[in-house]
Amino acid sequence: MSSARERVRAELTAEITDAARRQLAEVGAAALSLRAVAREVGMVSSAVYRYFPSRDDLLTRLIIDAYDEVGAAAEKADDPAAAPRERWLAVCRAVRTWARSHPHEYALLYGSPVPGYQAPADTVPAASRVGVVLGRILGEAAQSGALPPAAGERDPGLVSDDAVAVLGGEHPSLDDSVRVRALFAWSALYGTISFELFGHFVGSVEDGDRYFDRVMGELAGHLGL
Amino acid sequence: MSSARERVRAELTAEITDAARRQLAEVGAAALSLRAVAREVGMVSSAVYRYFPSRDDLLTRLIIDAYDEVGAAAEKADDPAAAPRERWLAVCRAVRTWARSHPHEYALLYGSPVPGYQAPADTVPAASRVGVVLGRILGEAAQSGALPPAAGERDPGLVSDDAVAVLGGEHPSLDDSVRVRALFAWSALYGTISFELFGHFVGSVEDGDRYFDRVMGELAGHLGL
DNA sequence: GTTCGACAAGAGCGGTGCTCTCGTTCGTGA
DNA sequence: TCACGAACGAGAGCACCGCTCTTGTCGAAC
Repeated sequence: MSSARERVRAELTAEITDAARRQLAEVGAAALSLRAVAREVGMVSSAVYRYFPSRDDLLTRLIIDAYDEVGAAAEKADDPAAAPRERWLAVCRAVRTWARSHPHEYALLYGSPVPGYQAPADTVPAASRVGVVLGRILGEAAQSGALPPAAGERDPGLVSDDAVAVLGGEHPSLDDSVRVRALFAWSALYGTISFELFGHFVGSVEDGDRYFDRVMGELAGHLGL
Repeated sequence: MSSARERVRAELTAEITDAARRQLAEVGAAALSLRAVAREVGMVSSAVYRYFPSRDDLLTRLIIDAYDEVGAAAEKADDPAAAPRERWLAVCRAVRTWARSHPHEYALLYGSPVPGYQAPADTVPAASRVGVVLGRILGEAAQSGALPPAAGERDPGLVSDDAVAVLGGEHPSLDDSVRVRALFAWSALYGTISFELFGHFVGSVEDGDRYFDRVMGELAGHLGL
């Protein structure tokens, strides 16, 4: 039972988040101004507080949306029928492509945490979608025997079972050395993308596309794919 | 010929940067307020503009200092007499230790770029000190034959000679596959540290120290050390 | 038909970066 | 020696920010 009032409220909330998303893409999270958002939707600033109790809550909404976007991009790029190595590379490329076309959103998710902001628990499911995709690829590869079970030293308990439940939900029996490598691969992927996006490769890497493919290929080899 | 005026100017400039550094460590770059810095040194805000033309210039000073700090920490941790693998691990640990004890400074250097801010060329030498240390270790290992010259496919020209001049100044003849791996190792190191500092490992990694050592050890192995 | 809650608007508070002006003070060249 | 100009600190002010409080209105439920 959605009254007319509830519908117009939902509509206005969407209008606000849309304007905020546009502003985030343009000027970045640090310069995102609730007042400017209000201006764009033709409201006075205090009226926005009827819909979002604070600027941080608006930011949380954008963060969850962004996590969902990059997660969906990763899921879409994964073709379960392909070979594990190709699946891995395709997902990495998809994440990088999304990051390059949404630099401010990427920075909001994976850059410096915003000062007073503490991520609420709501963000966790959205935030782990990329990890789930990567974990599924590794898990299925492991199950089909494509992954060497213990390439490094054993070190059980380093990576929590919770993380495994995320990184390879259906295959929770991932070897602990695979767990570590999976987590490392995840952070290495984001290290590579961040360095590129944040300008630390300027003057060093000539061809970003080729470098990324090369490095992710080596990383896949390191994983055993 | 330093007049009295120049001396007191230098003194006041140092006092301002010190106060700014303290505030950066406490509240982070985004919340660093020039007015608060002015209050701390007992000035009125407009007076600070005699010493720094803008907040961004003050930030630039802090960025360079922070790069120098982490660079010095890396240099201090490197014992040229040790084995390449141990040198590598020691430098990585030193960078992580610095990052963990200076989280806001680290975020300023390697997190999201601040919105309106464009890093001036002055920051480059300071920014590359860690890279120089890592490059020297790899270069010397390569020269002594400890590094397999071409573990991956050949891909010349991927990493610029400029970067090699930084990443291994005295040994500019680094094989191109070593170049790529060195640059990857650099960004992977920062990916690992960033994920830890920015909270992406929360709930996944039980023991941060052990995980870091394990991962950096694998990375060293990947490099051929 | 009345009452009550949701709502938009406005004023206002304390904060920000930055600019301009106004006296003062200090180093230096005549 | 002394006057001049540059450097300086202080203050007011501008436009912006997040956020709160009050006020008047309008719609929906009872």
